[in-house]
Amino acid sequence: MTDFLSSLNEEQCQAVTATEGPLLILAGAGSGKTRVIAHRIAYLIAERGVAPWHILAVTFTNKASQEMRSRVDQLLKGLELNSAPLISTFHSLCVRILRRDIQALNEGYTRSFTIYDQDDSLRLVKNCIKDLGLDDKQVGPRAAQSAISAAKNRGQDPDSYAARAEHIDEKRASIARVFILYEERLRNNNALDFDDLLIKAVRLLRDVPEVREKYNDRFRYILVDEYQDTNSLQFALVSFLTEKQQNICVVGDPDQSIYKWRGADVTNILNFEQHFPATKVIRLEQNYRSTQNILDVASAVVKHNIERKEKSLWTQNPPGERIRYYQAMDAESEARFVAARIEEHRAAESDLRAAVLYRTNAQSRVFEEAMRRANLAYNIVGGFSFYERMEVRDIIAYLKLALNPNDSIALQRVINSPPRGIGKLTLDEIERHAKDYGVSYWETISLLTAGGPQRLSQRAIAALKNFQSIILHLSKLTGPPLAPSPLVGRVGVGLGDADLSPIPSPQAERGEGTAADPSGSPTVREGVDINSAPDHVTVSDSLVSDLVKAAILDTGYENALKGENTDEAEARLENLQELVNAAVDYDEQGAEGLREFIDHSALVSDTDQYKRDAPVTLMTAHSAKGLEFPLVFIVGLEDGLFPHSRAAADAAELEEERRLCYVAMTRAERFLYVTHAVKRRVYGQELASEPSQFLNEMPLELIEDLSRGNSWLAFARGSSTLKDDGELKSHRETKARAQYAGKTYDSVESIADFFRNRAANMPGGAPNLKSQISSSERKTRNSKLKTSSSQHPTSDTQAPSDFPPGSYVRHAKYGRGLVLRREGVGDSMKLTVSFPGYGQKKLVQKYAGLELA
DNA sequence: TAAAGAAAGTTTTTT
DNA sequence: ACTTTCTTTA
Repeated sequence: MTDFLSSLNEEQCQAVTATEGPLLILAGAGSGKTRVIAHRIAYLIAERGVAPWHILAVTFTNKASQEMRSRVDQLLKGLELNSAPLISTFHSLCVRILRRDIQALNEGYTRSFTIYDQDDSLRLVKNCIKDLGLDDKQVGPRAAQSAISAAKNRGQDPDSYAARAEHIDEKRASIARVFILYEERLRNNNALDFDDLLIKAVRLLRDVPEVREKYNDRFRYILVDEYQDTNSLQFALVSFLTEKQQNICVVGDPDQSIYKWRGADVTNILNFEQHFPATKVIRLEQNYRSTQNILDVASAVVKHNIERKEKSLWTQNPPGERIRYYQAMDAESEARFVAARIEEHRAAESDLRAAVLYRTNAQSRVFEEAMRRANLAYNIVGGFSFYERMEVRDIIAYLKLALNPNDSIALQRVINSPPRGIGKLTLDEIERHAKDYGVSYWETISLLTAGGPQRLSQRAIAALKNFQSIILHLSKLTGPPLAPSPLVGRVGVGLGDADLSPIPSPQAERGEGTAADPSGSPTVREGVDINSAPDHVTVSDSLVSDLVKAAILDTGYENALKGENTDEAEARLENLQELVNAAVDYDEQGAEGLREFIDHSALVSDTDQYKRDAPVTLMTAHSAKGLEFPLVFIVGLEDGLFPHSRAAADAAELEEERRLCYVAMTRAERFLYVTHAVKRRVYGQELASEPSQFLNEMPLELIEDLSRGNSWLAFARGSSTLKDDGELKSHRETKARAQYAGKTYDSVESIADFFRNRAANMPGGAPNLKSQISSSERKTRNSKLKTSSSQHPTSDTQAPSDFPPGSYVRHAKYGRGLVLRREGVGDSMKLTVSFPGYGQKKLVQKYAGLELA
């Protein structure tokens, strides 16, 4: 009955059937990795008789776990099962574990902890900076937050960070102080940030043998997707979970490691065999996704990485079309080109799915507009997610408050939204008292309204009482009793029997809804553990949707919006309606309760809500990992954008950018377009931009040029065939071109042309690597550019010691380069020069020893 | 206190 | 360019 294996190739088969012991699957792009994991899970259940709930599959994104879940359901269709495998992200797995067992950690946390997402955590950091009396210009909340997060991920606690920080500089010492206060407040608020979810779960497994034992017994087969992107905490988590059984299967591709900046450690996959001695290694090297040409171009690019294990990815697919290239005038015309092309493709094949991949979210806007204008239904991934909308977060904050009024972060968020007469003065007064008494804002408010010593107006008192009654009303609905003060909570409750009950899988929790699921997913009838709610973790009888409605109506939120009578308010109301809909869906799935709904809203990211069959999907290259599309556009392939300028300084980071480019290209099944613009607006300023070095690393013969007029590509082709033009010498040899790490020659030429047409020198402006074009000069450039690319300057002779932008200079080490901009005067005059092969350099003219060339 | 106007920071990628 | 945050004014 099961021909799970018949559709798999030899290696895939091995990967599915090698069920016992550690297994490392090195799976190249498009080699059927997800299929293998799904089949493996199904095989374990159907062929090896493993109880589904002994299986754990971990992914990074909810999107990936949804995908996995639906594939597994598909394979197991028709089987009568009484549990389901747990397919979860790292973060929600940790939430699950912690919601059950965090009290065993004895750190004062209770099972009703709240999760602070990025935004909450940033607020808290801001508060800490303010309360420490630090100058937030010097410390910078964002920088502090990311420093703290990085430290936490390195496994440092505030003390060890502080110990190190004391001796470095004042700024770090300040951050250390913020860190200490931040951690203290998290604890006092019974709150965990994203990092804590992993940290506490790891600590729990490490320090409490009974808990570790329990989960080892529960999860007998563990699978980890995208293993190349795990960080040290995730590695620790997996190691502890599989300590006993060692049935650990990880899947990954070092070439697709793109999250080093977030602490991912590619040595986790490279050294897997050392960590798990009996490891079996299987390589999946046949690509089923892309055409030969696409694969060739992508491979050619990633081959430029030095730090890389060579591997052979091959395909039996036909060569397909060449990949297509377009040089646009600016971002708008780039977007217009993409939209027009998508229309053409879809005219020929109406159900062709397209993806537009960019490096930064900021680029999405123009594409969004172009799609709208072209009447193409598009789907945007990233940017502001639904749950990040102000009004949605406000309502969630009300609900959080209802569950735990001591959550001061949530309280601050909504105490005066909608406006109810609680202004800055009143808030300051609350803050002052809260600090004096060392209690939460909520408790402070109770003291103040009960007539404690204060200097608030009657009006303010009345406003506070009003707010109080709103929250009390809401918490009555969400279910009694109010949360105990975190620190007085039931610390040290042992592991009761309830804790040993299995963790319900997502399906089990959504429940019995699955039984009625028309898609026929496996029937799940696992005791949704009733006895797991000694706390008020999941107490309420009310429907989540009713609670959400109450939070919108009874707080006056809806009325305030209705009163505004603006389009914006209208849109917000619609979003709130969406939130109610989401809650209704949730209720229908038989979900567990408000707490989980709120957790979900914190952990779900926008990346997860992409609709698989949208005609056009707009997203970052990062978000595209794991997806595939027949038609793919990689846009903004410009130096400083992709690769991003922040990565340019560091060779390792540049290689990560290149892998990112590889990931983006290998999303394409049949058609791949690469585009760049000659100029684009950044921070509201027009900047000239040069083609990405990654374009230069693609085999030119596999590229078709669709640009109008003279493009960089036309020039690059020309330059590789021209024989004896001295100016082009360095570009004659293909090899030299292939290893070319810096600017492209001809675009520099075109910029030279532009500069030569300038009357005056650039005034020193923002320190940007790119050259600046003022709007008055833009027209000159536009009209010039058409003719400029193929011309060869013989640069105007200048006074020997003067190097105006547009002139060529020779440098002892870097050779010949083009002066892009000049700033400063006299001895401090600095030049930004573009050297082929070395990129852009900033030189102090006096010391650089330049000569005109 | 709230609304309107001015200044400053923002954009790398995300659970 | 755009959004957030601070400052001014009614």
